[in-house]
Amino acid sequence: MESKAAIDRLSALALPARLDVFRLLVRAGPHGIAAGEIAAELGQAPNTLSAQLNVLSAAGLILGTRDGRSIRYAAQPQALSELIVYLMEDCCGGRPEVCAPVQAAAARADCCPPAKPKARRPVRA
Amino acid sequence: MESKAAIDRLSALALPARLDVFRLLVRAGPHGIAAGEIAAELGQAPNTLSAQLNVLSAAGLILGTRDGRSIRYAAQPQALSELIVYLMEDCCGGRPEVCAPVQAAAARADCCPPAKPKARRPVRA
DNA sequence: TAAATATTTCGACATTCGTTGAAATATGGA
DNA sequence: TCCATATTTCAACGAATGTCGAAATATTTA
Repeated sequence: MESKAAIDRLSALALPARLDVFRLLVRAGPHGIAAGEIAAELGQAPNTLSAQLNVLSAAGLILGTRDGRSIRYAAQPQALSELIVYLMEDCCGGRPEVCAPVQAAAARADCCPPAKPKARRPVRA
Repeated sequence: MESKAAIDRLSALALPARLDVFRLLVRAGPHGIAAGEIAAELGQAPNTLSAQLNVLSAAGLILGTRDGRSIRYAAQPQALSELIVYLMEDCCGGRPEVCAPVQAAAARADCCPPAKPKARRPVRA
């Protein structure tokens, strides 16, 4: 991913109110939540929330689609994983301190259990 | 990790000049780089760079130690991995879209090859 | 001690950012 | 069409942020 996009996503998530919105939407799943419900859930004014949604949308982290008179916003999980992968690449070049704990976390059974363990290429031949 | 610390790290990295500094330091390894060399390398004014270093330090992403008349700054890779793990936990609860690509990236041989593959707990018993 | 090098701190400035109230737009139902 | 609901847009304001020049601090060397 491009550096600019990474910066956009980092700063989009770097405000508590927006991080709250994003986390709520990730947990809500692909169906998303209507803007009004998000505002009610998080206790934000509708117009303030709209500004946050704009920032998150522009960063590609969420996507809004109209549903009747509401607009449902859904997280774009791959946008976060792209960002994470981008950050992880900083540690490449034989420096595993960053990736190792991430790998461990990703491998933990309580976080994202891989439904279908693909054929795993052996680590060192 | 705490939400406030995560926000601090996100916003510390959300400025191109600072992300450049951090990436440079991660690649430089534990020995770190003197502030002046960083400034020269990235073409930043010394006092401006000092402000960036302060922000990154306050966020726990880098650590400066005096070495003669220079101060060497070294990345704290675990600070980044803590942040990444924090972000990844958003996807927990049976929603693997975020973690799966991260897991794949972490497992790629060209990024952080696990030197000693630990005993791997089977994925599903 | 004095001078040179390395880095930080301070004060000021312009810019950006987040929030708010009011008005505007869009949709669905009577 | 008219009204109610849902959300966004606009303009303005205050707060926070990044950058700059100048001065201050810390360290080494002569």
